[in-house]
Amino acid sequence: MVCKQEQHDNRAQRAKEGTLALSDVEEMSVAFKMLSEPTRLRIVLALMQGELCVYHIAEACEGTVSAVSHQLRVLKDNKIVKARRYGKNVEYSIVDEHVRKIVEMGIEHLQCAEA
Amino acid sequence: MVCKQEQHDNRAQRAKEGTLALSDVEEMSVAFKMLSEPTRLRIVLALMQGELCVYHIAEACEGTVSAVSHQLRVLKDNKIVKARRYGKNVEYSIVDEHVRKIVEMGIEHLQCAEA
DNA sequence: TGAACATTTGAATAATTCTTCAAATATTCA
DNA sequence: TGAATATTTGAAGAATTATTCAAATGTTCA
Repeated sequence: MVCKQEQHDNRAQRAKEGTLALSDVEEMSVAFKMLSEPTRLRIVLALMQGELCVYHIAEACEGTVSAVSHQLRVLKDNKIVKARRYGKNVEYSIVDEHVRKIVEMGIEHLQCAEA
Repeated sequence: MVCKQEQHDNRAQRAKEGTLALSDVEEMSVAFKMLSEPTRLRIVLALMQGELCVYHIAEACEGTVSAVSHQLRVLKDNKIVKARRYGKNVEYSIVDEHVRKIVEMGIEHLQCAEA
């Protein structure tokens, strides 16, 4: 079957050609997936204030330490946060400035949608 | 239990206070969730070229019309895209400029991560 | 009206994943 | 070394969700 709707053929052509490699799309979707779970997003939002230990992250997120730790691992595996040990504590922080900007854009989107 | 790690208390306090309302976090996470599935992200990327009908979107995304239609519904329910009928076709387009910016930021993040 | 084109829908399966709870590991310090 | 603090880990259960296939709906035009 071929779509008879020719009006947007140039656009369709461009959409087709301008497509990113599938691997790029998948990598990009992973970054968004990291921010798509409320618990993880809250973690990232908390870390936008700066480095924090697990207990304080859990407190800010109103979650259990265990659940937060599990999600921190996911975030670390996907290069969204990094960890360093500091005595008994492990301090987490955001890796990438782009993540910060994406979140800020998300906040703007929110404020826009509310209005 | 109280964390004895006092060093970052101000930061922890700020992280706690500066927290968005849970409903805001959830709304924001939904926007990211829309972009966190490769099929949906490809749809949005295709629509960044402009309005397209379902068949052309499916073609650009290399997916079945049915799967794409299902995801277009999800995207529409969550106010990421809008639809209008044009003869036999239904034309979809991106609703919000912020979504466009978030995706652009994602592309930058990608290029940065590749380097 | 009927045939062809275009899109939507529902049900079912398959897969992913978040949370909880309990136990294990790591670190400091008396 | 042993107790206290801090974090990680694994297994299990519950819930969400993406895709496929078949069928239904909507639209145009001869």
